[in-house]
Amino acid sequence: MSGQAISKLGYALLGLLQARPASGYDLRKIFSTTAMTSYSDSPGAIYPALRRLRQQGLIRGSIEHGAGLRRRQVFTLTTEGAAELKSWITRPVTRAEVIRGVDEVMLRFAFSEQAAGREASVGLLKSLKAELTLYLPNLHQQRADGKATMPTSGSLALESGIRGYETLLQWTKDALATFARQPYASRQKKKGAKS
Amino acid sequence: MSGQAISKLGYALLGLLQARPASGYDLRKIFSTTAMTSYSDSPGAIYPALRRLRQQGLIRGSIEHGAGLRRRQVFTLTTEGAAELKSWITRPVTRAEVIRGVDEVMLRFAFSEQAAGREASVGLLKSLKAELTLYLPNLHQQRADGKATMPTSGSLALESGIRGYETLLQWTKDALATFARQPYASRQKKKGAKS
DNA sequence: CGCCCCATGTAAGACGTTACATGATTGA
DNA sequence: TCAATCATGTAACGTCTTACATGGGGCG
Repeated sequence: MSGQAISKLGYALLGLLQARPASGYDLRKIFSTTAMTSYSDSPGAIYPALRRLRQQGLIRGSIEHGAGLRRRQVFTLTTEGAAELKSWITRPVTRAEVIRGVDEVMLRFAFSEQAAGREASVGLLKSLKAELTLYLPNLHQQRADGKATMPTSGSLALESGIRGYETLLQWTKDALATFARQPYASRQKKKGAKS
Repeated sequence: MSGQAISKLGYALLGLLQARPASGYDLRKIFSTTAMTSYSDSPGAIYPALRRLRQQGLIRGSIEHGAGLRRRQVFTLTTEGAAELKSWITRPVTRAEVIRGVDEVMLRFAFSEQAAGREASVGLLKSLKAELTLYLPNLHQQRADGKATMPTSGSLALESGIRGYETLLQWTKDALATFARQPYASRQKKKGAKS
């Protein structure tokens, strides 16, 4: 399958297109107006990214002429695209990901329910929880080690990071509880339809 | 003057060199072993970055031959480098910075005390606190708006972001209290150190 | 008519990643 | 002597940023 690496922006696009077909312009507006403002809404990033995804066979574009507007290309996930998205979502959370910043993990989680089903969401949460539980003692150790040598602002900065991870760990527990509370009534259908 | 933009890695290097002179290799080790592991320790990033800083006159390198080791270039901040670092640190915190992820703000804060004095640390904290206080209601609004349309995992992801910012806001308050508790002194001296 | 919004795209440049290259010194 | 570690660097490549380009449609 597409051996090429896909950028974070690429996965964000796949995830959004999985929710509903959209044009490049629509996607830009999502990035610029919703909580996903951390992703670039610049055309110089999005249009090339869409082209790459299309060349990899992960999305398909169809040109609309409706309503006399300018040509407008609406993209949809292919079955391969859906599979790639699912594989990305269900990857276990690694230490490197946690260190680099959890935003990619959160992106995966945000799409997980619709794209890979509730079990995938729960799996991701468990994986994140496990990794955080292993990583936090490490940070506490560093705080203890550096206490003598670091200036006040330096150790406070470290403290901020620790608190952030602790909050995140608590959140994973609460989120797991949320899923446990909900009976799995609204079960997403997970098997790809034939096209 | 150095009108050129400086990357986050560049500022991280300036901040570390402000604390003590170091070689490229030393800096790589700091990135790969301490809590600053979120920055790249690859030579392909660090050596070019150091060269750019040198070309901009922000650091100066001197070659050491001591102890029969291979040539080793130790870098130091110039006065211009120190000024640039200070100007970066004392910039007010913007909304864009908060959205993009607070790691650059935390980097500024971590260096603030040594590089720009305690007043700068307090200033940064106040600026961050103000920006967070303005931004959080915005996120709460988005959560309320999206409650109906978002899947469980999506709204939980947003919830995680909100909690993260709330934790950060609480941290700024605690950090300000920490500075307020400590008697004013331009230089931080640990109680063990003699003056 | 002029201006702004929709909608798509390209071009130049900067930066980071990965992989490779080089060479000296230390220790098994 | 051979491997590992110290120490510095380059080259190819991909991606993002910024800025610019294009063109139709609605509106005052």
